[in-house]
Amino acid sequence: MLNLKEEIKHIVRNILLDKFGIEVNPTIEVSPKPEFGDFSSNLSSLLPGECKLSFDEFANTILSDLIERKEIFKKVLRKDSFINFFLNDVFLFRQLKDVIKEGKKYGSSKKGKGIKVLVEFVSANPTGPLNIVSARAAAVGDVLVKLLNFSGYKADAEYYINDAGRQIEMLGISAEKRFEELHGEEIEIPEDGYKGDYIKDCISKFVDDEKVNSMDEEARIDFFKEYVKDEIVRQQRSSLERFGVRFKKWISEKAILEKFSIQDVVDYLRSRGDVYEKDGAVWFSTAKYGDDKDRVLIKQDGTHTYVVSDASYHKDKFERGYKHLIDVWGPDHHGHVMRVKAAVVAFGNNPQNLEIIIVQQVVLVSRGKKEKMSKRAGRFITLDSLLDTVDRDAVRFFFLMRRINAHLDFDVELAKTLSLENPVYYTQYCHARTVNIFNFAQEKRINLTDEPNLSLLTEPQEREIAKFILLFPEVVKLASERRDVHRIPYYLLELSKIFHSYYQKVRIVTDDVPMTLARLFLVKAVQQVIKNGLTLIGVSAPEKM
RNA sequence: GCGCCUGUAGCUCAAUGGAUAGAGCGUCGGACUUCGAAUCCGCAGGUUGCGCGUUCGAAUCGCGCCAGGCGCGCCA
Repeated sequence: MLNLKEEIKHIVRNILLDKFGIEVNPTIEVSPKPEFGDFSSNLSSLLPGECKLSFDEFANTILSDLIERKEIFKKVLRKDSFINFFLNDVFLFRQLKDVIKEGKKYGSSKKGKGIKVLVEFVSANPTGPLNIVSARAAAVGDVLVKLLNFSGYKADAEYYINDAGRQIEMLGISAEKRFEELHGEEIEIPEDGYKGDYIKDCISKFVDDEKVNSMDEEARIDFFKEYVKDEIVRQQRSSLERFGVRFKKWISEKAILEKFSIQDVVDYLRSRGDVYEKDGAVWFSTAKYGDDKDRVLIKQDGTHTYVVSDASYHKDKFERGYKHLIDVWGPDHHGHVMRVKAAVVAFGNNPQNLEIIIVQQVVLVSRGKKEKMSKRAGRFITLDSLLDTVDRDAVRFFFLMRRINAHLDFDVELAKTLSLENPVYYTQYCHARTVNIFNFAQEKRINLTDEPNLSLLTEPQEREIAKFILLFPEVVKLASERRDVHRIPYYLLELSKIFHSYYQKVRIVTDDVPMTLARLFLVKAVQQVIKNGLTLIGVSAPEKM
């Protein structure tokens, strides 16, 4: 039994099936208050429409059966339209042994049945350093992968490099301008060029390079766009690794375009009747798949649009055996959802297997004023500079605490205080504290045993902690199913809170050895769950702070 | 104008359609001769943007407003 709520649900469902021959999916929830027991269920949600019994008779029938389950329930009461379940203490504490036995697997499940999932995230254009918007996406994507794997899926992280198209061309031109500038010329970077200083730093080593200097301008642009792009990708990768985010694969748009010829893609779509020509361009009828208008595949000038690469890329993902795709995008791309789905359908895949998660934006706030970040203008906070001032664990925790679709105001001043006031330390301290307790116990020559007398744990807080520990699998389940990464940090903070409070009130290591052993066992379980939770969100669990 | 997201305590944010909407920070007041005070205990703080509806029950679902953000390119 690893998920209490699921277990109670199972019991209630079986009773309903036995007594009334009906299938229902009971809603079981954690009771909001102690007097309502540990869990509760609403009778109205159980009562089937066709049931002939009165509400009271129905309730009493269920209750009488539940009360029989004394090995699990201490009490089962009805209060208005709620059933309140009070768990048997012996049963409750005994579950802790399974927690310890499961160890770092506690909270995991096999729900995903090994289904292959691809999570693509960040995928920022290789035209500049990663900013804090990407940092948020990186934290979220990374944790989604971890959550899915913990839940029995086989999830991989992937980064798509947009290394084809006009933006790279502009990058080359911007670099060339900087090159001229380094030679003392007056320059002006084009309106849609990249103005950040990072480009200058990147190419400064070529100022006296004979080969580069002997090239004509066009050749130099070609050289720089490749060189700078590769250099930026390298920097992005190292920033992400510094942030603790690793990708299974960095896949290049150019490679995708080589694998699937543009002509083949267009021809295939044409054969389905999804392509037409208008105004000298080739169009894809995405509107008939739900897009608000059709999209251009091949422009008047004969070059392709990103719609072609996006279509090919998603086709490729499915062809590599992934059954479910998750794309993590910024809000500025939400308008692309339907066109990519259209492509997925056109290539014979189920659009439901493409899930697009929009991580809401990070708005820069400076002295109370909102400021739009712009990579072209060179106005943004980079991930690297953030990591220079704030501990990586604190950054991750900060971004993960928010609901994915909540907007986030990022105050420049906040970054400085983040390292001091971040709630992550509250949880990490809780972990360090448990470690310290074991160190102290060891000095007193008391070591954890497998079979402590857990019936000695009679403090209300001990019961509260045990129960909360047992909720962890359900929290993981919700976080992973609903892509609610923030549930993990919130859970950890709550567990830390009740543990800190308990620690303050109750002394763990005393001369009473049996009691000490029982309490150490509880502490061990707390430590394990905190560690598992922190690991899930990619935050360290320090033994000392 | 159309589409997506958001609106909850002074601030930053939680809340599986359920019971009296909760935390943290901040303010104020307390607690270390005992396992680490990066901790704990207490006080105060609300018409969940507004209205109507669905429901036994709405912060949550639907519709209409209001406010903010982001999109609406033969750029990505």
